[in-house]
Amino acid sequence: MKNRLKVLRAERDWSQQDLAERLEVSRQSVNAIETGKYDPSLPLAFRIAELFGQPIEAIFLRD
Amino acid sequence: MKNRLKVLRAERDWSQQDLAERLEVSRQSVNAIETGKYDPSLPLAFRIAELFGQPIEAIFLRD
DNA sequence: TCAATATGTAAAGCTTACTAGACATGCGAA
DNA sequence: TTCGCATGTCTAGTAAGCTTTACATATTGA
Repeated sequence: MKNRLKVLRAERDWSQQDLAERLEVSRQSVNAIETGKYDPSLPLAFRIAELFGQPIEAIFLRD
Repeated sequence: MKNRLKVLRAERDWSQQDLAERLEVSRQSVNAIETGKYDPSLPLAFRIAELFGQPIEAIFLRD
């Protein structure tokens, strides 16, 4: 799965650390998801979607 | 997270086994997700949403 | 130039998602 | 009654998500 986290973060001028704090996960998790090391769990995907005010499908894309 | 799998399955008259085969997961996984033992991974949630033709948010609900 | 911030990465460890195999129960059909 | 199917559950194992700690590099600002 691909995702638009980096762009969404850039639009808000948030660092990975900023995003991690808002999501209540580690910075390494944000980095790993962004760099495609692994996919977030479903609960985390919901938190991400809620934070950015978009449907999960608009942020995460099947590849 | 709660989910509407049981209802969606019932609407189509599918057994847990039927659903498992269409999702290419084990029957135990379908059962565990339905009975709330754990949440599906994000990729599996996407497959479920695609199979039922609904957004993830319409099938899985935060509790 | 030095310090702080941002990003990427790695190891070790814990928790969660998923598997196969097995067993129990209930139920409708032959 | 007996058979087969559907569901729930359990165990043991593997894989994936996530944490903390740590280190390396690049960039920016005082």
